Amino acid sequence: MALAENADDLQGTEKVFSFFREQLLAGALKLGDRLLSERELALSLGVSRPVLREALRSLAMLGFLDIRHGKGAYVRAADISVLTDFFTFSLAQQPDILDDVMQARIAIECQAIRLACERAGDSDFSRIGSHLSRLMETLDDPEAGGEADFTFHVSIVEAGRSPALITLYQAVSELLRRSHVERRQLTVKVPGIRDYLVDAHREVFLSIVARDPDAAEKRLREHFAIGDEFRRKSFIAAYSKAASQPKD
Amino acid sequence: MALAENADDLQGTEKVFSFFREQLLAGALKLGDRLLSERELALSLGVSRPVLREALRSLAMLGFLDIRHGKGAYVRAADISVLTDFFTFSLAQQPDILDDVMQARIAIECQAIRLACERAGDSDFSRIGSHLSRLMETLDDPEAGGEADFTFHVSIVEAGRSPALITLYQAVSELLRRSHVERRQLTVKVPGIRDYLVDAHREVFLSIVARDPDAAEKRLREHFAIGDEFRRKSFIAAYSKAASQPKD
DNA sequence: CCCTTCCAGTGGTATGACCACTTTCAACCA
DNA sequence: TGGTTGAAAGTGGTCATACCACTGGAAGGG
Repeated sequence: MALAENADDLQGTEKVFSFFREQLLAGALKLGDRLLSERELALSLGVSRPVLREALRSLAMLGFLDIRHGKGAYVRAADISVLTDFFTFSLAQQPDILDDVMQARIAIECQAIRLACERAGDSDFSRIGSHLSRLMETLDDPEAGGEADFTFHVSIVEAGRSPALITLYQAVSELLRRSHVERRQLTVKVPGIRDYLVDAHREVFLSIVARDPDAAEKRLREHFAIGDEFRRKSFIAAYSKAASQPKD
Repeated sequence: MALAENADDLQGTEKVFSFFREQLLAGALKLGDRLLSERELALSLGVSRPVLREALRSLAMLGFLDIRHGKGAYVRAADISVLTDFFTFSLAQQPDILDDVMQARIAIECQAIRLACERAGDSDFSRIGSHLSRLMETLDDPEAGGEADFTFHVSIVEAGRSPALITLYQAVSELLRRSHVERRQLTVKVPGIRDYLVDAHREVFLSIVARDPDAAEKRLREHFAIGDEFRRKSFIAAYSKAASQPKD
């Protein structure tokens, strides 16, 4: 009979996916394990080899399999680089999602900084500190400055020592890195921006060192809010200038 | 000659991917556009249909294509829902990460509840409220109670109206749903738990209605912390009882 | 005019064959 | 005896062809 051939009444591709989900959750497949050959797997799952290959390819694209020609397919720890590819594509399609991704960034950082206040060690402090120094040295260079700003925030998230938060942060980081630089280019000419940047970041840093979660989160939120404010001001300035000097 | 057949000297699958990357970034393929049929595409790209299908499947899994049986493949705006698949597989690989995922949950909810205070409308209020009522009705049933607890928190996140946060929450929620029920089963017998659950959730709800972000986040964090506390107590109780009454 | 039926086009699956790469090991030569 | 070589087996990579299942519209009948 055509139905209930193996165990699932699922058809085709979905059968393969559910098989892997089960195997992984049950622990039958561990990291580094080698899968059966495509021919054996297709036979045992009751699907054709092309169908099986479509599923394996998809899993490989998500980063869960490492398929090597002539050797076989191996279970791999999913790596985040897929997600950065994904976000890059999606940004090309709808640039307006960046604002919303910012909400995710704020969420992650605010929780991570609380954890950092509890968990960070001296090595974390010195790492964050060095990025802060770097940030102060590059105030006049939008590109290097944006990069330093970005790595400063990354080091805070890392100091939280939560794999889940770090993973999520990395997933959106490719977008954030670019936006850091763009923002710097926008706001570099706003009066008082240099002093503000130094003070804001230093206060955030000091709150972590003081191991005061409430203060740290509060400072960080203020930092984000004021950053928004500066960006609005720079837009206003740009448009005002455009009105009096229509061409560049 | 075998090489330089079309334009790229790439072979097979990679040729298909690079083709789509170019088409998408160049704007030749817009949202909602219908792709050529698999047979035509395969012919025009100089690859076989199975190979083309592997690539299309992978793109569909990443959310960039919507393939419909009998109709064709359409270019789709990739939403962030791929993250759900990603995290499902991801955590299947390392089940011990579940405690850490809780940090992600806290991060998302605390930011979402702040947004909810600004953005939520009457419909959101009534939805959250109804889930709160449901929660109060199911205090004695660990399963239904855990489910109600879960949906209450979901409705808060939805009220924040941030697609990125909602998606991330969905991604980790499949794990959390199970843990909600398990926790209820653990803590259902702890003295005072019923009153606490009602009060804590009601206060969180009222803070949202009052549109007070700081209070709402504070209550929510307390809720999480006290939940931890209750769980610890129940463990202590269970082990103490086990010492005096070794069986069951 | 509406409903039914059929058909062409599409994705979904299956089969079998062949190619390219990797590893192994046995045969061969020094 | 020891080292080198190359043949064979097993793997993923690709291809061609055929057929099935679903969709939608056109042609036919009521």
